[in-house]
Amino acid sequence: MNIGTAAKRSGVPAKTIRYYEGVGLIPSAGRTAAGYRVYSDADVETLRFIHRARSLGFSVKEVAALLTLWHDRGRASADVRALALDHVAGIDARIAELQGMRRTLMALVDRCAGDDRPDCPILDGLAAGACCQSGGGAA
Amino acid sequence: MNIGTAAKRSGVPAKTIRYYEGVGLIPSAGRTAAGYRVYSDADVETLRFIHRARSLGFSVKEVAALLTLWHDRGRASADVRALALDHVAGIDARIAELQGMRRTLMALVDRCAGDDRPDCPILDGLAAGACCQSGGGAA
DNA sequence: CTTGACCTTCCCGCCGCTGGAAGCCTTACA
DNA sequence: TGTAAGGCTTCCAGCGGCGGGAAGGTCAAG
Repeated sequence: MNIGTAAKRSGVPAKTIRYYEGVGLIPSAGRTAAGYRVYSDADVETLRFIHRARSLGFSVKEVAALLTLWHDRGRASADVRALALDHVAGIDARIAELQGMRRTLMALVDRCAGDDRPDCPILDGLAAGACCQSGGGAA
Repeated sequence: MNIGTAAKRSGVPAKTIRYYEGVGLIPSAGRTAAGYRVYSDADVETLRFIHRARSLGFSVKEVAALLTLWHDRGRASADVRALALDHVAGIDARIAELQGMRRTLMALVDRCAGDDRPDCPILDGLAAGACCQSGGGAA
């Protein structure tokens, strides 16, 4: 099948498939005489794997590692698990950071009247240091 | 003061200050005869404001809007509040997305033995569709 | 034989910096 | 007065992960 069909079936846009080939995440696809890329059902499965891994937040580099493990029949599931847990730790860190921002922001928002007067604790907080010094904020 | 001093006092790296000037977030600094940028205490305050806003996750564009409101004595605090709440909504969306990823990932991790055998529900899940179809995952 | 959809390559832009090269300026010290 | 170190200047390139769009080749249907 052509790249457009592979794109539709895998959920990965054609441009992204070419990009993945360019950065070496997937091997170079075969070509027709006219130069069109050709894909098999197995290729589509790989693209779906990639798509799912990406949607779980794995970086392209991590996906490459996952693909290697996937294709390695002698892998240890501990390696996969460790990779996944590392990634979860990264997610947790980002969640914590975002929650810290949210907390600080909401504390300011709650003190802001939100009317047509100019007095604004949000701006005051940004001006006077409401994120990193007092309250033990994020980052 | 020179850019290095302003950087130290504001917490914004010199390169980033130049970048902010380049993209128009801050006005062009004055210069000495030799071409060195010159900053006042007020400029450092502005940089600190920017630094805090950025650390709360506001984009540079949003920070520009905040700065405009900050300098506008006739502003309505409702406008600032709305901007902040919009941003909180974005943060909430990102948190929800990350939590969705986390949930899906941990569900797979929990089923993985994590030993030296190759059987791995994580890889199986990625191969068979564990993120968007079943379970109602994120994104 | 034409039309329109598809494919190809290529390069630029996004965001928010960060690093580095090449070169000028300033300051401290001998 | 010389010189060495550190600061400053500009410009260019790259990170991740694509997306947009131009210029051109190909293919299937009418």
